Parts: sequence; C-alpha cells; structure tokens
Amino acid sequence: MRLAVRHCEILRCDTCAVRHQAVCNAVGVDGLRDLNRIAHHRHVPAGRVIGGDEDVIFANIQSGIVKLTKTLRDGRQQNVGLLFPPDFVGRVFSDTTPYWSEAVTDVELCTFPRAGFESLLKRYPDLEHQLFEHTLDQLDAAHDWMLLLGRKTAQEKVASLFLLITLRTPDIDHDDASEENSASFVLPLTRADIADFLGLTLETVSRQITRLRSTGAIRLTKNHGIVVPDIDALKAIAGT
Amino acid sequence: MRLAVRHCEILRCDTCAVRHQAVCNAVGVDGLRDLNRIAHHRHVPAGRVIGGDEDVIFANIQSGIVKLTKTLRDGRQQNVGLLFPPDFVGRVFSDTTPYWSEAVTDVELCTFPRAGFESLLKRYPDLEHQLFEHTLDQLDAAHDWMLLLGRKTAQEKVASLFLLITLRTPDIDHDDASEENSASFVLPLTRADIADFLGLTLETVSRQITRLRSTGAIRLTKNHGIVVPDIDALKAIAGT
DNA sequence: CGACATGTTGAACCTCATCAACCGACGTGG
DNA sequence: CCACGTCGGTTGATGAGGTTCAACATGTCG
Repeated sequence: MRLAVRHCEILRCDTCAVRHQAVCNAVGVDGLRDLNRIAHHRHVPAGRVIGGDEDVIFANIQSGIVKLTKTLRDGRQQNVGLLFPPDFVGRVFSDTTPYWSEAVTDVELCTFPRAGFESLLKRYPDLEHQLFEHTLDQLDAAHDWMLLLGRKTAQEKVASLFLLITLRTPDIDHDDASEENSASFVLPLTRADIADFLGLTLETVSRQITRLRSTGAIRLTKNHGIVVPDIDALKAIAGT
Repeated sequence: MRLAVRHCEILRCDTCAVRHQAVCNAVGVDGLRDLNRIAHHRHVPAGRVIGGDEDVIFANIQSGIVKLTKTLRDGRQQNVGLLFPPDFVGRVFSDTTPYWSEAVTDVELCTFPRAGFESLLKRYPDLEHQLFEHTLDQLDAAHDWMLLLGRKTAQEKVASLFLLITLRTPDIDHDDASEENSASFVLPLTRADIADFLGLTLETVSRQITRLRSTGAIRLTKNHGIVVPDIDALKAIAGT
C-alpha cells in the first residue's frame, strides 16, 4: 500500500519535463515526496501576471518563458530578467517581491506555496544549495545585462538578446544537424517587451531588427519566426 | 590549555568590526574556530585589484569600498557592483570570476582561501544559508541597478548613486542628530568611477554634479566631501 | 469584412557622447 | 624655489544615436 502510494506521488515528478535540471533534482526520494505533497501544477496563459494576488509565489518553469519587470512611478519600465525552463521563479526569504513576474508565452509551472517550500529548504540543505547555485547564475546573468544596458549600442543590444534566446531556448531548431552554427526559433516577445528588456523604445528596436535583417544577420519568417543563419556572426555583432 | 587556545583564536573574530553583520555571524563557536583557522587579514590599498593572481578570492569587507567591473573587448567598461562592509567578495562555486574586484578606497579584508572556504560551506549549512541571503540581496540590488541603467536619466542616475552611498556608508555623519534627513560623506569615487557605474561618460557626470550643486540638492566641501542637506529631496530627484 | 493590436517608417528634436581646452592640486626633479 | 608633468575635474562646441510624435502598414481574430 505504502509503496503504491509513494510510487504514485513520485510519478508526478517522473513525468516532469525538467525533472533532472530543476532545483528539485538535488533532493532524494524523501525530499521529492515532500515536495510533491505541496506542489501544484498550473497553466498560466501568456500575458498573465504570476503570483500577483495568490499564494503562487515559488515555482519551477516546466515550459514557456517568464519575464520579471520593475517600473518607475511615472510608468517607465524595465525588464530585469527572462526565465526559461528549468529556471525557478520567486524571491525566497523575503516578504516582498521586488518585481512583477509575468508569463510571456503560455507557461507550465510546478508551483509551491511559500511557507511550505521555505520549510523544505530548511529541512533539505541540498535543495537550498541547488537554489543557491541557481541564484548565483541569475546574479551572473544580471551582471552581464548591466554591462549590456550601460555600455552597448542599440544594435549590439538587440543582437545580444537574440543570442540569449538562441542559447537558452530548449529544443531549438538547429537547421543543420551537423552544423550547429545556425538556429531558428519563434520570437515570443513583442517589440515593446524587447524594448523594456534592452532599455530602448520599441521604435528603435524595430529599426535595429530591420537593420539586422538587411545585413543578413537574421531572417524573419512567418508567425514571428526568426532564423539565425550564422550564430558566430551574430555573436560578433553582439560584442562581448 | 585547550580553552586558552580556543579563546585566543576566537579573539580574532571578537575584535572584528563586522563580527555581527558578516556572513560568519551565522556559525557557532565551532564554525568560528574553523573559519579562523583559514582566515587571513589583508590590507588592500586603493586602486589595487583584489584576487587577480593569488588565492584571495573570498573575503569579508571589514572597512572600505570595493567595486566589481566588467569590460567589453574594445575597452568599454561597466561597474556591476559596489560593496561595502560587511559585504562578501567573491563568486563561490565557480572556477572563473566573471568580473574584476578592485579596491576603491583602502580596504581591510578578512580573506579565505577558496577550497577551504567552500568546504566549510558544506560543513556548516547555516554559513551557506547566510551567504545565500547575501546573494539574494545582491541580486535585488542588481535588479534595481538595471532599472537605473535602462530607464533613468543622467540626473536621476547621479542622484541615485549619491543616495545609495548615503544609505550604505557606515557611520555616516548625520549632521543634525535629531533630524536624520541630512547627511555628509566623503565621495570615494572619481568621476570616471561614477561614470562606469552609471553607464555615462565622466563629462556628463561632472555636469550633472554641477547641476545638483546649483539646484542646492548637494553641496561640495573640501577634500571630496559631499553634503546632502535634504535626503528626501535627493530621493525625489533620484526617482523610484 | 472591420476592428484593434502589433509592427514599420519618417521627420524633428534632445539628451548625452565626443573632442578639446583649460584649471587647480600635487609631486618630482632640476 | 620654481618649472614641469600628471591627474582629477570643469566647461564649451559639436554631432550622433536614440527618443518622440505621427502616419501608415500588416496581421490577427471576432
């Protein structure tokens, strides 16, 4: 009996798309059972704010893209993070979230209630360690982005963002199986999203995209599709 | 005997200026002894790079200010962090440091060798937890800074930096003991430093400082002294 | 098909970067 | 002691990169 139940519980994680990359990969069987007990799956449609009102503050991203935004009082807005599977959403150990989380595409989340998850962090140091490493990676990414925001030109900024998406989107199409230097993906962000992310206006973004297209660095296809024929060339444009 | 020795070891931490704020505050007597065993005090003169060549990768700041900078290949430069006592310097759990650490003022450090410190992190989860919380704070600060870099005007940027320094500098002079709304401090950064921090040029920084002075938001005194007569007014200029 | 959001393009404007001259403080060496 | 170079800072003139405002095009969905 007991075995059957446990098997059933663990099965939920077994079918998880990010089972072996997400922070929960660190915990053993016991931890997984405890996590499972408080976890809820949730679908969030594109454009919806995550965890604004309710208890859905912490979550693993199973699929989709989430953006974190901050705003000034007068409405000026800046995206401070872009999260992909298997990233973790939420600011642990704080009563207030210093930003808004919003689904950019349709998103599948494995959510955890705040209190329950934080007590599991205490109980399983390996889980906390994994989250710590994830946070360190986020901090590195934030530093990279500060360099972009402070010192890169509009052209470099747009190229950098496309590069980030090609590198982070899972199951990206590498058009040439043998040649990994090209890729294509569907651009999930609007021009306004991109602008908020790069500290530009949407008009400037549009112009820079046209320019990238006219120089052959990218091609636009139907339905927001983007083809990067030469990733290294894009890297060169993006600067370092 | 044993007691005497232990007392002696702990005494080093007892005289530490940041004993109760730094990450090591989390560990008990045993942990403190182990930390002490691998800790070395080090003085770093202003302008010197920290941990470039040697093993001094991790450290608590006891006094002074440290900046973290990243550069593009062509020399464009961006400061991605400003650390005050009792902040922790160093990127744990990674072979490479993604930025340069440099002493802005003369700095007193309590340094730890890499391997030794990381093994203590494993042994004392409370220490790791404390460092985790510190990293989360750093990430929040980085997000704030991204908003500044992406969306604030030059005037707001300079005001924001002065505000940061008034709020983070320890034992700052509050000119009016009863009225906490004014402050004065010594500006440790050159115009070029400030520019690298705000994503501006040093000329623009200079002009904005002159402008802040002419509007009465700040006053400049001898030896790089800065007086903020009305912190709330500076906050208003800095935006939110 | 029409309506509304999303994206593109144009023209004028403005903030900030760039290039350059200059000032004062400081330290060094003749 | 003063001449000199260096360094940090200020100020000016000019121009480029990006913003702003506006019109128009393209989707996309009922």
